[in-house]
Amino acid sequence: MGPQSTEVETPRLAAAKIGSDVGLLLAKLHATGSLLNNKALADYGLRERSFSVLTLACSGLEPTQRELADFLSLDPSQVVSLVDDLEHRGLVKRAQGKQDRRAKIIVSTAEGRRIHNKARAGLEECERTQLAALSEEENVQLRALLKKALWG
Amino acid sequence: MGPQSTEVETPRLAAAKIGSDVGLLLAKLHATGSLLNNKALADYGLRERSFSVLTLACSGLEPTQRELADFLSLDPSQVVSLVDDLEHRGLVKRAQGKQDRRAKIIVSTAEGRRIHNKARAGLEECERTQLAALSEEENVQLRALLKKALWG
DNA sequence: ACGGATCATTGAAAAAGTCAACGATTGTTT
DNA sequence: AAACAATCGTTGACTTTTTCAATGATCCGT
Repeated sequence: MGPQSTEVETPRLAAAKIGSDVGLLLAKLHATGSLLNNKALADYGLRERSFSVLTLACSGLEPTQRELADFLSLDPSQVVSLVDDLEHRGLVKRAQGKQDRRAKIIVSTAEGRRIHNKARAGLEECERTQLAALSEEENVQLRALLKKALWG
Repeated sequence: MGPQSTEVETPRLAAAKIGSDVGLLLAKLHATGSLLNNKALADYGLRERSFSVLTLACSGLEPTQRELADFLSLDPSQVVSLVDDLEHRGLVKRAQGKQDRRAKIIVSTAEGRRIHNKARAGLEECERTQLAALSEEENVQLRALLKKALWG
């Protein structure tokens, strides 16, 4: 790692036409964002994905693992690993599906909710700094546009 | 990734508070977008990343591999592989850096520009359908917000 | 000219992603 | 009701991607 990398780079390549390619913009923002988010969540033993699973588990929606896989764009086997980890640490537990006994619904424990609250605060602070270049209104706009792009 | 369905799902989980988490929105849009983009680029033997490299090579900016790595958020060794592939196929070539002989600048060949033009058209069409839920104005807004978030 | 830093490159190790198969259960067809 | 195909979570194998340290060549500051 470089000694001090607090410098803000304004790469000359951003000028290229590709600087307007949505796919690249998403990839880049996602890449740098993930790095910072994972760093912020490391204090709580979480990463972006385990945090997402924990959040859904705390939501009261009682998601099944299949729903988690679909919603998070993950392979079902990846959800198994994530839930395994969270369960071993006592943050969530698997409960039998209600109308489908094959499915398992993921619910949070009290400890899970405790950790989640702390982690969420840290993550929000982190995202605020990531989007510091945007005004509050633009911040809201961005969220709205991303949501609309995803599910109309 | 998820199964092969291109169906539009409106998951009930989207209602959760996490549906407003910027990190997740970016991850999700990036995931589904990459899938479609790579599919669209496959006709030309390209993927998102090799297309990005090719685009920069065609830009006239004469980027070094280090600049490509920084701009694309990749490890330098990954750039080596990408350029190797494009070079073997005669789409780009490595030229000696002008003021720095350690660096190699990546420039496109005529064939590279030919392929790139075709691929770009296909990709733009693909991205248009991805963001079909957005109006033309919103589309422009989204690009602007992403760019501002990235480099002010 | 010397020493430390940076560039592209290599190769190895670790992590993540993909995929097919399985038992258990569900829904559907006959 | 019995047979059948489909779905859920899980496992394990396999491939791809990412990460990282080391290297020779070159640059920069002193």
